Amino acid sequence: MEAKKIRSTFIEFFQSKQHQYVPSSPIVVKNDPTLMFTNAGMNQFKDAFLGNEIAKYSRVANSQKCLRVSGKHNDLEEVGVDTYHHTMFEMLGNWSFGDYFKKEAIEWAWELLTEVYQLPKDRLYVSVFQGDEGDKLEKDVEAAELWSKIVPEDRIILGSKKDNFWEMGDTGPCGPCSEIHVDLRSEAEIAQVPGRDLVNNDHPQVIEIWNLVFMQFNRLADGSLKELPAKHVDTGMGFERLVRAIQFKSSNYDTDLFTPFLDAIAKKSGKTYGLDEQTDIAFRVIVDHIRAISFTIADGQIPSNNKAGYVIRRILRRAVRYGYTFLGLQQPFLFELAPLIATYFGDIFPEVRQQQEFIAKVIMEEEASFLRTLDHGLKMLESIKSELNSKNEKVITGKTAFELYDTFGFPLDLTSLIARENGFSVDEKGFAEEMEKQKTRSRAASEQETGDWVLVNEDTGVEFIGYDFTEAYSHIIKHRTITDKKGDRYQLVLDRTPFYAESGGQAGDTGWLISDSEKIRVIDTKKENDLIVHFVEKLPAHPEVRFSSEVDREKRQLTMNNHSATHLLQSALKEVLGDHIQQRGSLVNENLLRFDFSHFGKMSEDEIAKVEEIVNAKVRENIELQEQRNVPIEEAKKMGATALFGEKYGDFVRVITFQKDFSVELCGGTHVPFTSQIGLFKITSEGSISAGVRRIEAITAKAAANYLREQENLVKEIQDLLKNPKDVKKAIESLLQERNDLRKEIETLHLEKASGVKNELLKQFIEKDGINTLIAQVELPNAESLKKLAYELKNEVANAFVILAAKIEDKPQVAVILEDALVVSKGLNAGQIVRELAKEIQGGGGGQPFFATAGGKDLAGLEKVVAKAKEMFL
RNA sequence: GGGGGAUUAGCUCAGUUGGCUAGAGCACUACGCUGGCAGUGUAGGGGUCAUCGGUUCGAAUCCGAUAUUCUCCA
Repeated sequence: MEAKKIRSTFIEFFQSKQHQYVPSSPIVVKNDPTLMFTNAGMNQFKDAFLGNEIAKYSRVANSQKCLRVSGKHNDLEEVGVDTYHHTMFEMLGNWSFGDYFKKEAIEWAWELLTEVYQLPKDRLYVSVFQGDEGDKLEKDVEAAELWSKIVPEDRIILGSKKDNFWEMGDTGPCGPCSEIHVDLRSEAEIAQVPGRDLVNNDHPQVIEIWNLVFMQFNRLADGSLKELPAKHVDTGMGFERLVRAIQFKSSNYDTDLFTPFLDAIAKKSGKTYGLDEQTDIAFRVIVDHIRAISFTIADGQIPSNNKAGYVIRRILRRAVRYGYTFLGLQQPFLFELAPLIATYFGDIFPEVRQQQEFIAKVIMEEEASFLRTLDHGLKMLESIKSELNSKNEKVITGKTAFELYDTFGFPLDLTSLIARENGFSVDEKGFAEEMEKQKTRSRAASEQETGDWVLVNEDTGVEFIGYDFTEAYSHIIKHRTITDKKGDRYQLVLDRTPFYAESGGQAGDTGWLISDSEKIRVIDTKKENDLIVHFVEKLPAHPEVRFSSEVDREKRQLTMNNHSATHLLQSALKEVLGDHIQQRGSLVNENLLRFDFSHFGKMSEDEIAKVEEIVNAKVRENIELQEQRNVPIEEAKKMGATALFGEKYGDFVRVITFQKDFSVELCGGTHVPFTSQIGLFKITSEGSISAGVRRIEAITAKAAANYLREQENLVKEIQDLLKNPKDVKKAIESLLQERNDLRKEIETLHLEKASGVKNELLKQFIEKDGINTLIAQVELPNAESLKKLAYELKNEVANAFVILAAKIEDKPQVAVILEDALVVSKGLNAGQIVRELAKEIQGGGGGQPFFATAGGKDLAGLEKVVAKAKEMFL
């Protein structure tokens, strides 16, 4: 059975059991400070399990894109070494929210695996929670009994809390789980060691494929367990492993999920997969990583130098590194795999097909940039090698290797490899020590302590009323304190709030919380999952009373102008540049708007002007805002509403329309009632932020008017300075031309003057012992001309020895120059001489043996310098 | 958020402990030669050494701040 068919069969199977199919949520997580990437199928249902939200469907099934780059086996550096762990993988899952429980979950799982997929029953093992004394938990008898009806006893294994009890976090929903393992070894191997001995033993051929979690408890803060009123089922099956089991391969990479990619790499590199362990690892690393990279870019995460973007960059670079070192791929090659991703995953995950070209472009640029980094590092390594050679040393210190890695991004494994090839070694222990130091430093800097929420009023849920009101009466539900190096910060949650929390690029509201006795400043408002968190300057002394919450209206108003303008801008860009324009990011606050979008190439001045004009025309048209809340997502899409890749939308969305054939967007932000309120729209900059992504910054309303006035004033001031010429540009051009001409003229004059001085000086040379000596006092405009004069005298007179005492801008300076040959033959040293003479002007100096200069403080000393020099050398 | 680098000609970069008239290669201009594969010879133009401040007789070079950018860690 083909992988595609296996996936669709899973979904159809659960649909036949009344499950609702929901699409995968984005692989990149937003609005959750604790998580960067989706790492399990249940992520998008977290709120349902926590009870923050009522599940829309009681039965759900899907295939979720996941990314794991840390953990026991999924440590990035481990992926590819074995044949069954991945960075990006798909998790098939079925869920019950307070609906069916263990019986159905177990029976359906067994039915699907053995009857639909036809996996041999004698290759499957199941595990059941054995109980835990510490938690006073009994064995999961219910699950054990259900299994024993369909599976022989000797294939049921009891597991400890570590393997068979699942918890979401330190607190929250949890429960026992049952895992299904499959034995994929050959008959001969099975005859030697029974499969049940290898379950949960890290055997590469005896692997877990499905985990059924039965959530029946809630873990409280004190560590105790409480039975949940509504019980849930959460299952997760690794798709790649399932495909491998059904296709009966010894490696995930031998399934049709990966073979097309392996073939493409083989063709590109001329190497064959399956011949050599080292190149095989490189093959696996590349075909694994290209998936992770493509999917995250499709969901809007571009490689960058911090956070999630940095993770992607590291994954991409690891793939490039393996290709570079073991497959001889020294030109960008990963990007050529993007079309294959589109072919093989475009049906289930349309975003990778729609953005195929963009993904390839981003990858290619990133590859090219890393190859440049490598090149740079190779050069540095070259010079390190020659330095070691000159000192006759054979070890590259940990510090040096770490510097290469830390500062220049040159990977340790490459340093080691090249070192070995050249008969050097690397002190890897020293490297690890340096790395540890770096980690400790970072940790210390980012240490923060998040206090527990303190409940002050009954938790009745949070109501956001900011679309309709900017002030309200509110009660504080809970508050907490966050402590880090910079001190304490305070957060609180209100039962009803007009404060808009930062999201969709729109900055969070600021304002005040006012009670009879207190007035508290709200500095910022942010979302944490679906919770609206207010950041306040201090905690109220009486948090339980009623507060009047007031949003800073002017700031909100200015922000709204910019947000609505952003919508108009997006539509205008599409009109001018084409339909390929996709939002890649946006920032809207009271000062400006910033809009990042996919577009290849710089916008011309004309295009920018056109876009500005369209937006301003729409502003003048005074279009009325059409705001629709709770529109079913399908209907919104039919309306042609613009949605974002990588954004998680619920089933009901808010649609913001400014003229239904111009701008229709899914948006949670606040907007102006009529576009004329925006006043004026002005683009202030257009530039690139990464491959294929452009950024526009713009301002509106008063800020735009001020900006234009400033520009106008500037031109006026320039005109004034130039005495109001007809054509300012021409006036400046001729001014610049004139300046350049004058500059050259001055230079020539200086030269002429200097040559006059020079001619005079040439007459004053005195010959003694075959040396032509000149000792003189001169006056020159700058140090440069003194140097020049000295060199010229030396060049024009054979065996010259020149000492010049110069007055330069009212400061004394001495220059000594002599024919190179005299340094050796007569033992003369300009540096020494100039130092000796400089004593007379209270200064010091130095230089090379044949030319040296000195400066000082005592102008009157110049005559003494001349006298002293004559005494010494004549 | 923290650490470490970088910023020198249009581009890619040298520039050893402060003093080598700030250099190379490519690109550019002019002239000459030339039947290709980066054609070649000669001459030439082009630099506020990121910005601001400090130390010094003297700073591309040392110190501090700012900006931009790369990189590693969290």
